Amino acid sequence: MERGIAGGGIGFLTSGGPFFQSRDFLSTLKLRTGPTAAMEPSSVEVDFFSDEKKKKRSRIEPELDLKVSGPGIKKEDLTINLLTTGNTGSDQSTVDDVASASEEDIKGRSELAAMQAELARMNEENQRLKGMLNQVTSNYNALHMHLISLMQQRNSRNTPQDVDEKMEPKTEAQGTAVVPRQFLDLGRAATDAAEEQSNSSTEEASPSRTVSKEIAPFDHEKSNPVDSPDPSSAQPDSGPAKSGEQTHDATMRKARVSVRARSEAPIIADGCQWRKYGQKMAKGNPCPRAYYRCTMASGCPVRKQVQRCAEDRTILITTYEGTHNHPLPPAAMAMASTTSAAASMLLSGSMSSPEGMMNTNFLARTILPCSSNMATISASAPFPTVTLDLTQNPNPIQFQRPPTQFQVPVVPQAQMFGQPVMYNQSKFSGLQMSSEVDATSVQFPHGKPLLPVPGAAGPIADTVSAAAAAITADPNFTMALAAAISSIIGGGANQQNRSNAENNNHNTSSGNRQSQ
DNA sequence: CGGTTTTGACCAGCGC
DNA sequence: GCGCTGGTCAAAACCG
Repeated sequence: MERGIAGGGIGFLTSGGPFFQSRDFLSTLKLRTGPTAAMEPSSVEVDFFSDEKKKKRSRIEPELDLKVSGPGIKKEDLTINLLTTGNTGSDQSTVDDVASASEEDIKGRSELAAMQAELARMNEENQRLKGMLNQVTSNYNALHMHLISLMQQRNSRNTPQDVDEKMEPKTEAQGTAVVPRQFLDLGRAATDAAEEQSNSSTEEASPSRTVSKEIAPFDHEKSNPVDSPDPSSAQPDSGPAKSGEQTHDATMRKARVSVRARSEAPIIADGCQWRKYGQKMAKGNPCPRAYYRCTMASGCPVRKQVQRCAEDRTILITTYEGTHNHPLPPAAMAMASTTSAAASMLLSGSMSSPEGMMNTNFLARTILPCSSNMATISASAPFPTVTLDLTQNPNPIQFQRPPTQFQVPVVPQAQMFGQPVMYNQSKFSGLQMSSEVDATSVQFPHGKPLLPVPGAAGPIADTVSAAAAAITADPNFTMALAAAISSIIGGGANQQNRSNAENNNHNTSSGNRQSQ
């Protein structure tokens, strides 16, 4: 995991299967959990930055613990032992030697027994953790299968008799799938969106959209009239009643993720290629707003707006919208996952009501109760927006917000993992101390360099380094990690489904919008 | 020459 | 209906 932390974040959110990642993580957890450490997360020491360190620990630590704190074994014993064995020049009788040797042997055996006991205990602990992981895995799989079966069920439910036949089980399934979804789909919105979109290409009229759209806000925009100049291609067979509902939903769920960061550069480099397609003077801001669209693939629906803050022009506000429909480089995937995760958190609750917003608020606080106030969710129309404020310290004084917004702590690791690049001069405010750090290596509080980052040269490395530093600069990092697990659980499917989406979006998106 | 940026025009939504 | 604003388009200019 030298990629580690960079990796830690990027990998969690964007690459690999979720359970592979989480197993990795949990095994790390176990390895770093001392024999006396309780299992509560707050006391678990986590180091997923370095495999090397982890391996060392796994090899050495139990030994140390056994010798020092193992039952029946004391340091004095060891000392006596050493002195005894070292007394080879003594002129004691052979009987004494034999007695000494047997005493040593006894002690050695007791030590061995203690070590074995400790080993057994750790194995037991390991098994327990495996069990927990398996349970989580199976729960997730069950829910995922529920969701898929629900979607398939609804896809095939075009005839009324099907509705009657399946209504009851469907409702039952919803009860199990929809409710927990709020806690599981963190980071999966884009995934499910992609999945949904691929399905929707053949089942636009399916009522399932009302359900799946709750989890899949982003990619629907691609097929929405908003982004598609040709509504007929976007909504080929939508009925009148449905179109009204969809328009409402599209408006309510056109989520955006806004990133505030200090940067002297005109834009933040997030690993993607962007093409500027417009610039406007926005009301109330002397600085123009620039419009960019992703050009890494033709037909990619992702856009971003870049504007300097009117109050503080060193602050660059970048607003992302949409989900990429093509493979991304790691740094770009980081941002994509970040925005997806943030947006999915934003949208994981029902966004059509204040209660929904409060649910989101609750969710955020539940996941990360002690996170810093770096994110806000704007309930103001027209689009729900998550604002990730990277201009503040980890525990900042609350940034001033319009009264229409209320503060919600959101998964900071997601922000940080994905946060790119303050190009050159820029940096995270919480990390400004890291500006003098070598771009390819960031020193963490425990003094361990956690990079180099793949492709470390250049702004991406800066980004990841800064992000990584930001992560560890947060005293609540461990708690953030807990939130990361949530992302992991959904993130792998994200990856998997994203690739599905890539295949499907090449069909849908390219038709939706004629790239200029 | 192909891709990107610039910039004025155009369009849609919204409030009055 | 009108004006304002945000967002997009597209031709021209620019750049490597």
